[in-house]
Amino acid sequence: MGLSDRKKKILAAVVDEYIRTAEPVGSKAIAQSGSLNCSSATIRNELAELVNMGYLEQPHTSAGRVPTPMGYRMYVNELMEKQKLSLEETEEINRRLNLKLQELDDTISDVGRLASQLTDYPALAITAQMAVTVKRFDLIYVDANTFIIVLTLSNSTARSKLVHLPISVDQDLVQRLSSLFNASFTGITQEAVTPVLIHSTERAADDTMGLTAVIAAFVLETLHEVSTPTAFVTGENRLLSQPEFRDPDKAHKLMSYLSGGGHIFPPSEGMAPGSDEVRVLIGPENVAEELKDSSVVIASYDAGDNTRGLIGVVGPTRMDYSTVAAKLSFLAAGLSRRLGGGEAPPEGMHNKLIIKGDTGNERR
Amino acid sequence: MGLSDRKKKILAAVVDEYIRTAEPVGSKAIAQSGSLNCSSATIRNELAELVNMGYLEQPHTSAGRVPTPMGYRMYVNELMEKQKLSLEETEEINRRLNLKLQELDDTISDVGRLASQLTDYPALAITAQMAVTVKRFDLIYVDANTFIIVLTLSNSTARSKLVHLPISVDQDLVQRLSSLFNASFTGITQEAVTPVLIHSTERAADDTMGLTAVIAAFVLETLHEVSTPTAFVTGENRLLSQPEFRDPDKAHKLMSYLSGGGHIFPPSEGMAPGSDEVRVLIGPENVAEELKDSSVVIASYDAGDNTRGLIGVVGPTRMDYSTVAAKLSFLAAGLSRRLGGGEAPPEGMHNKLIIKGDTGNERR
DNA sequence: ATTAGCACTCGAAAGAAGAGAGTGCCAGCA
DNA sequence: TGCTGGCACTCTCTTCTTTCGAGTGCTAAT
Repeated sequence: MGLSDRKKKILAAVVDEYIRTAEPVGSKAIAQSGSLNCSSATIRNELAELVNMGYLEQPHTSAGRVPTPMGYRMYVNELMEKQKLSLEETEEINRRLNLKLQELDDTISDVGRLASQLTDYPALAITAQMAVTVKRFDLIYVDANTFIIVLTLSNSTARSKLVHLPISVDQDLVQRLSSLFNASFTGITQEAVTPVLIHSTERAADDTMGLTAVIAAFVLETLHEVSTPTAFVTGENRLLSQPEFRDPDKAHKLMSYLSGGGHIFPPSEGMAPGSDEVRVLIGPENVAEELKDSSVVIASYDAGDNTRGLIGVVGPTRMDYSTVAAKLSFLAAGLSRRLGGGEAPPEGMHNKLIIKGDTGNERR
Repeated sequence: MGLSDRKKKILAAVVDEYIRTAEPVGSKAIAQSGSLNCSSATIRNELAELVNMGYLEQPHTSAGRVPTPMGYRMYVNELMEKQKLSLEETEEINRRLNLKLQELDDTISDVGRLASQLTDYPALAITAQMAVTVKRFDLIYVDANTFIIVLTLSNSTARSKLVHLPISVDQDLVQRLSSLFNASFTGITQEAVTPVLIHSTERAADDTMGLTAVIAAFVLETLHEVSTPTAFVTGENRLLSQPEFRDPDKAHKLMSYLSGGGHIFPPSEGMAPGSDEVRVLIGPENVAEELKDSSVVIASYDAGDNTRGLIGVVGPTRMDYSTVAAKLSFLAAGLSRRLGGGEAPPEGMHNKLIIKGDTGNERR
């Protein structure tokens, strides 16, 4: 059942005002805020109905109205006017985007930082990796007790590990293992690294010292680590400037949840490919208990290498959805433009780079 | 002028108790807390004198006493008993240290996280790099509009950058530049990259397209970035569990200062080489305005590659100095043992690794 | 249907009173 | 001289009460 036009206007006014002031808004305030040509009494009646319908609620009998999650949902879906960013804002974002991307090719946590600064809410950035495989395998013999495993991954990064052994191994074995792993562990996903495969490799290499197991463990560990999307949270402290988090306990709870890199996003029901989609999760719509009275706004972008990145912002349900959505959307679009595209440049670059030997040059 | 033995005992008792409870401590509490065989009246007299001498202060006339920064200083320097960690605690630290260091060779931010978890205070981790130079120089030609700069640095990491040009360059020029840079830009520090040097290289390479400048800029930028110690802050949210930060504004101020990776440590008057030294900065002893009523405990460790790392913890002046110092000291020692030493293994590893081509495998 | 008016409700802010913790000081005792 | 018990005093913190006012719901009039 639809809302009357006037109810919509009133609801929008309540949400707008509440977002602005964080105080329950009364009938008088709405009546005066123009755009409605009727008295506060009329508005009171409408408000009462909106409360009945579940879009608003009253903290107590003689207070103004506050939007319910359902009210916010209606606001986000139909009511709010899509905010246009000012020229200055878009320029600012582009400028910083260029800056960031120049110095650190693809470091997702910096994208988060940027989002947080732009919106003044805590932000999270995660890259939802596709299934990653090992593309190339190197074992570097250092000395009798030391060798290095280098994995070049399908997502155009490399991982390495120094292995220190209590016993001596000869260079031959290392060489053998290197070829064998290169032959049978490349191109396969985490799940395909089975005990059977490991065991057969071990026998083929004539490895009596358990090196195979060590290497395989590293492969598994790495694949797991890389395919598990990890979230970077930045700007948690910005929560503290929100009135709803003046209670340190509340703030603390949410902040430590965030710091834990909590599983904020809904069981990644893959965001639509179009990078301008912005998703809003309001209060109880969040799965995590800790987020039940916060809201999350997420945008998705094409991060190249067949990877989509997610970038989001967390705040109180009384969040400035319209501005935040606009900013995130613009940011995501900018990122897609710069990082993604699947054309030659980034792809080619990384390949070359790997072939030549070097990759990731940042620290975590 | 020294403090009488009894005064010392009393001061220690006040600090201990205040650290424990965060409440001003009264004469009665001290009298009862054993170890002093005198009445509260006597203690009151002593307390009054300690206030006069500047070691203690009273929030108001009829409240207990609270240590001043000077009082804490005395406590830290002479009074506090060096805490011994329990076997469990040391084992816990070692266990996690092993765990961490296994997966991520030398990632300093994780060390910070560990410190924060152990102490339950926000922690910072920085590596104070020695002067870094470029050890080796590669230019990789990708296509006419694209090449990659790869710098292998003296601190055993590599940095790379993809350069996209609006104009076409031929492979020869890239090759020429590669050799030239390799010849004249290696082994020199940031300061030695002068305009003169850049200009002469440009002429030598017969570069009319400004590539030299681009590359040189990247060298400078990278050297700068690497030699500038950057701080990683973790666990800011733990501040919120401290009673002194129940005021959101206070908390917010400090937290955003910390998040800014603030220049927390004193103008690195290089910590003593011995890795068990732990330095304590109490309240106003800190240079940063924002830290004037917080304390910082820092330990230094040998991070290998001629690098010393600093690891520190921030908290209210009412900080559990003794436990924190013990934990940090133990942690730093453990890190030194594992990372440092200057012996073959780690050093050798990194060299080999670079020669073979790969390095840093983490993201920031 | 809309509006003006009015009595009513309920939270927040302001004020008042009481309790309690801790002090300073004095007088007596070793 | 140094320590102790005692006592009056101070000052904050808590609790209770009161007041104030914003905002409501309802009713009667337009």
